[in-house]
Amino acid sequence: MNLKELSSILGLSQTTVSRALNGYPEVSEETRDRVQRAADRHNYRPNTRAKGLATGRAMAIGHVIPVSPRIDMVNNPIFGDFIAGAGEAYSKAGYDMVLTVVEDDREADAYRQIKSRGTVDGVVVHGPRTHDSRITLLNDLQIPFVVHGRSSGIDEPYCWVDVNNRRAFSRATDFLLDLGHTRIALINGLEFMDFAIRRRAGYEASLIARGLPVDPELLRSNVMTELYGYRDARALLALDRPPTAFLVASMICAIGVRRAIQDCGIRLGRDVSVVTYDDMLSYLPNGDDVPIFTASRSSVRVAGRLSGELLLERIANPDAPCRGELLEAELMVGQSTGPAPAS
Amino acid sequence: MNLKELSSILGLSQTTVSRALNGYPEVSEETRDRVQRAADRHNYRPNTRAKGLATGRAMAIGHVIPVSPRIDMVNNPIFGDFIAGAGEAYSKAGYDMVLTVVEDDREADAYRQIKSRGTVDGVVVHGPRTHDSRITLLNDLQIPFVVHGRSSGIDEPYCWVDVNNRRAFSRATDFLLDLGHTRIALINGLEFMDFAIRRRAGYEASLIARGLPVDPELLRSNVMTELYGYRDARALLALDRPPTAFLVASMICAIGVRRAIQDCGIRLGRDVSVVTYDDMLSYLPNGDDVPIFTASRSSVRVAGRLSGELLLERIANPDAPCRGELLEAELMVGQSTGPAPAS
DNA sequence: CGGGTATTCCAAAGCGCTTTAGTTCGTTGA
DNA sequence: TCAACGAACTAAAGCGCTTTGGAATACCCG
Repeated sequence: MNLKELSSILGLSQTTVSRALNGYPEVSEETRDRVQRAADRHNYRPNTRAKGLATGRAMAIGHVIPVSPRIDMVNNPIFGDFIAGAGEAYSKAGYDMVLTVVEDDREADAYRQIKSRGTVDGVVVHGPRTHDSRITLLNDLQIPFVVHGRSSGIDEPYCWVDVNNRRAFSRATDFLLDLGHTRIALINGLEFMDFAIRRRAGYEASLIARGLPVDPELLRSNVMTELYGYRDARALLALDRPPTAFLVASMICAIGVRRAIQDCGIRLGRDVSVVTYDDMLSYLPNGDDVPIFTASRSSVRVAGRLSGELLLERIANPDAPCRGELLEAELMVGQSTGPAPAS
Repeated sequence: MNLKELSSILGLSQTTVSRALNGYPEVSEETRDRVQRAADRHNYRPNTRAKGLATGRAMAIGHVIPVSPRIDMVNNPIFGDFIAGAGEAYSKAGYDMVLTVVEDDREADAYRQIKSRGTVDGVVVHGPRTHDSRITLLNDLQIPFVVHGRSSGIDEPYCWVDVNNRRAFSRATDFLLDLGHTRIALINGLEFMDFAIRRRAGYEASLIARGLPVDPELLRSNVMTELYGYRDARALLALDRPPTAFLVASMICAIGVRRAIQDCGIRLGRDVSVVTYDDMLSYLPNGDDVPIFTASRSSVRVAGRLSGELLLERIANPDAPCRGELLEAELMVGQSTGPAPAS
């Protein structure tokens, strides 16, 4: 069923039918009703491609997902929840979501293609690094975009949605310091990722504010898998002066840390404390009433929704100044922390 | 840069330029070269929508992701890896991937929309249940599709890619029985999901084959989160006659089971054995050389790639008979299993 | 009653591509 | 020498929609 057929059934021109369905005023309410009912009855929906061709808008948002051995965004456990949040925003506004999985060295080319092929009206940038070249590229290409996170070292304006990682980790560090811990390890994500840099900065700032040294021995940076959480924690616990507390980059990682602690025969929350970051993944809830881990938490799904909404707003209004949205993580005290053991 | 501009630069007709770029024989090799070079130089890429309109093909594959409080596919931790695999197949063939996040009671409508709006050439169906109505619907709508999994109780033919869940769980049960376990708990996924049914069938078949009863007390069925893994295991361990072994539906779930076991003060692999199912998620590797958990494993990423390839094949050749692809999981013995303790 | 003004509708152009149905021209065979 | 043919190219229709620039009708006012 297409517009031509529908309008001939109704005995109206395509113009009128199109206008009736798109809410233009040049058509009587009576006709509009009649058209609307006929459209429903015949299950008519305008062809996306034709509509896009005619309007110049794709009604779709792109997410370019770089994959590589080095860093694999789609493998990131937060991806599903972020997409769910963004998808919510899109479907409410009648937009589709287009994913492009691409080798990470061809990511720039993917954005150029997007521009020239016109498949989407805007893109969301995932996993920004410091000095992220994608931001400059997208600004040059004039593709509307929103970054999930920020990129230190980029001066030009851009829209973003981010968690206050620095403050979250500074707060968490303060919390552990207040419990009397002085040797606090940081099991961080890869430190070319912007969020990891900010987290480390927050951690260091809190230590320095109390006149404590930043011991490089206690800093680890790795992909955030269970396995690396385990390994890093094992290595840290084997030190001559092991840490009494851990600051961990993600729940998955923290699970590895927990395993390491148990393998060492010591007890979580008593012998050693752990504060983690919790993205509130739906399949990995941090306990129900009482959190298992003490954690800074902020819903990545909400971040996805906000990113989607911000991007749609930007597309509708490309000349408005760039906006950023800073979410605050909330510190939930759970069972994985306690006072520093007397040494 | 569009076809019209490019052809006027070249002093050729749009027809010739289009044919040159699409490899048609009615154009001399010399001209083809000239056109190709000009296209490269001017960074020309045909507009997807226009091409789609003209050819009737969207060059895109759809994934409809139902979300609801009840069951949330996108929340499923395997989603990211599956998508990565499928995306690989698509990008190799020049296809885009379109995700539609939709309330699960409007899923049927989403498929109808896909059909009438013509946004994609085919779809992948996620998380099939028994007697899944989507299969009939998609066959009726004549949308090419591939199911990730199967649906018991559906007679009509359809394409699918699935793991032999029944055999995987039967093998795992046999393995535990061989170790002398007789009280084996099954912590299963939700049993309206087809894969969960098959897993249970495999488990039951192995018990019955050795003349052992299926004790309903030992059967749990829930969403596969860490939390429910924990709860179910706690409840099972608190029974008068607790199980000596657990068969668990996923790594995430098994992590909860491990926590429960540790909370009870008993030791995994000695006092109690666990065999899990491992989708080989990239952020949750099951150890490196020695697996942490004994597990039936099969890569969901590979399943994604195969699903994508099968669907593209079907689109290219819609009249070929439907094919199914059955993957076998492999049993990796890790540290979480041992002989049944003498009782 | 004529002219201006809404109101409601329509014909046709145009979006950027593919593809059908030619056209042109040089070559070949009888 | 001329018809037939193939190679290489082109003009134009068409994909399904939106939107511009009218046209037709009804309405109001002086």
